[in-house]
Amino acid sequence: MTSLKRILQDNEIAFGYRIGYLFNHFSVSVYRWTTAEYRIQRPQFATLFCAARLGRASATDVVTLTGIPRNSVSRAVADLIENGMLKRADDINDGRRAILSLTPKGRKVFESILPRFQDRQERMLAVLSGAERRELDRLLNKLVERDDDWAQAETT
Amino acid sequence: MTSLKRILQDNEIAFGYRIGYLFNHFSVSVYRWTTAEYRIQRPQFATLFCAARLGRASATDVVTLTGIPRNSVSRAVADLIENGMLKRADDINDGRRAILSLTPKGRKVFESILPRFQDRQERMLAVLSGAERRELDRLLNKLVERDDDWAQAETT
DNA sequence: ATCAATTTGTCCCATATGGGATTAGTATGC
DNA sequence: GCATACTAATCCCATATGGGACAAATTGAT
Repeated sequence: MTSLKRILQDNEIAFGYRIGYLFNHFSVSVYRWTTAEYRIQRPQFATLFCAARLGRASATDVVTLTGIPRNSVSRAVADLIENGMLKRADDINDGRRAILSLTPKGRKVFESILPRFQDRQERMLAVLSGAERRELDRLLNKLVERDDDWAQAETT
Repeated sequence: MTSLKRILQDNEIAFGYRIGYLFNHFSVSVYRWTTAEYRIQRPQFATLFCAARLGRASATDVVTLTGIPRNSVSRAVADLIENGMLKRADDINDGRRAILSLTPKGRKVFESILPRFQDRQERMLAVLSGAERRELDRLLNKLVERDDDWAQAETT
């Protein structure tokens, strides 16, 4: 099987392929667990994550920060509110926006899920040295944190 | 908005987060196009891709090489065969396995889709120098091509 | 001030997805 | 040579997904 992977080592869309591979193998097992345990999947977790890190986020923030469709985020927000993990407040400056933040329960759930992701990430990165991780971190950051419109071009 | 991303620059699951971000922004727009044009989505494209690069692949190969669930691959195979893009042959050594390969039509479709992926990848990587790309290539390859059971641990 | 264009978020609905059971074929143990 | 465990692929079905249309609020142009 390793030999099969070797065939794909060098291909026209190696980056795209590897990112898909890593993403699937990284996330599938974790989301299987979060779903079974908390009925929380990627859109929900992404929302909790953004709300936790940003303090107050809008649905659109989550969309932009993750690439998950507006649709799914909207449903995730409704779902999390219904389950008492998220609360919504009106934005005084913009009546269209809803400001989202974690409830204590939401924070608790988020904090009990996070270690699973950290653990999985740690195992994924186990084959890299410290220097390699820092370099990968730098490169991926450069791809995400950029000024051109690469990511915007795709939004519906 | 850039400032929002900056908040997420350093977080507990930065790798997992960035991979998800890049994967979504890389693939969503391309698959939207392939779906509209050819009714081909990720499982289908992954199957075409593996068959094209491997020459002859089994469904399980596709699963292992991409991390896409068995289920979805099985459906994609049936779908592609029905649409005349893939052909299946029995494995003489193992009656359970089906050996998959592209039909001329499948190859044609694959080759007309591939440039879109290349183009999208090129744009994604545009912010990196040649040396940085090579380094990223090396690091991602190291994560995918490894001897431990990181990826296996997740399979159902 | 008015109206068109844009933005935020939601809803509907056809379709995709993945867990779990199932079938069929193969390998292993005794 | 037969039972038991495993593996490849498929099927069923409840649920998730995302496109497109939409309502409500805001912005911008004249």
